[in-house]
Amino acid sequence: MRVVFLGTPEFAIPSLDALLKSKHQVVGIVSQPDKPSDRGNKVVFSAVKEYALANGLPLFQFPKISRDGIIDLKALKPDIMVTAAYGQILSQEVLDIPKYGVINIHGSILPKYRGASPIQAAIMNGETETGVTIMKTEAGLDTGDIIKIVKTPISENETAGELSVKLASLGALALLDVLNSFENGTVVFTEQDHFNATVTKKITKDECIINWEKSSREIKCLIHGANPNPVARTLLGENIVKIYKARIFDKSLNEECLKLANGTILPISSGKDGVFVKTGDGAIELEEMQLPGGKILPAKVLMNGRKINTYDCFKNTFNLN
RNA sequence: CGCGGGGUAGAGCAGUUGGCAGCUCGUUGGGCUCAUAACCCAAAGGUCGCAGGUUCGAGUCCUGCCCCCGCAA
Repeated sequence: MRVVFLGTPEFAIPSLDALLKSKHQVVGIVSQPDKPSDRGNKVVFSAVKEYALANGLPLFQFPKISRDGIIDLKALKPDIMVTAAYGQILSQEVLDIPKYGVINIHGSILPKYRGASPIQAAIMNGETETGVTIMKTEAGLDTGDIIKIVKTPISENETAGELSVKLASLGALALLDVLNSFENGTVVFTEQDHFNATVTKKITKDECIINWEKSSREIKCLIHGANPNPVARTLLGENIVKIYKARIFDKSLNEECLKLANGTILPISSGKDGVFVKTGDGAIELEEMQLPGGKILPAKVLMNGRKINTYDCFKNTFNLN
């Protein structure tokens, strides 16, 4: 089939890669326009653009696809278009261009977690299972009929970044399956259970501020769901500290520790790289963290330079400028 | 030319008005023995990011370059 692929970040790469290695013909790739980003406002190409350039593939970057892309897309005469975290809403006019319509790869088991941050939200909410859904792209937000779902467990200390990689490759396999079923005419569409749908908005930094009054489990899920973006954070003195990885401390605390305020770094050591912090229902071991201007480091290492010390106390709330 | 922090021992950091390069951790060797971050003693380990300049003398002051990081987008 003649396939047009629309995608932007890393999540889209396995699918694109799988398509190129399949019998299908990728006749065009569409990615978001270049935007000034990063330090010094340098222009950074999207992962998909990098991939397309590296492989000499035809690339389009429409400022607004529904306005600027119609002519080009029609000229490609696609049988089907595939979106994977593309980043723009497709108008009905665009959706009608390919013979078989447009399908989307979504990082959740729909109808749960429609919207922008399904993978992060699943981890933050403490889900033990998630998956990828291949579905028909409609004008509504992730409301289209389901074609295929592949499920996978979420392990105890998995981060959103790690899970995203896993889902991306599962999605790639599922995508090939689905394309084949389109060709064979065996494709089946199942309407979503709209009543039980949930929607996730883009995760904001404010939502990633750790509240140390909460349970260790809630905090752990927040930390891992927010990794690598936007990253859970807390305040120590004047410094915003980012927390990347953590583990629930499953033993009970001694009397001295119980008296300390939540958010306090406890006088406990496991012999590992973590530092222990009191939470609403026990303690959590912070494994990787980062201070402003610094690298991501094992938490305990920061004690060497006395950036953090035992009995320091993280604050629950603050203003992010 | 978006704003800002930083590069010093394997790691994390300190280094005041320019005057012998330090701390914590780790490593190695020795001692002690049950102390919930074990403790004591000793040793090894540095081209202070690179290049130039000022100076009797530069980690420190000046100029240029490289690299890392935070914010904002």
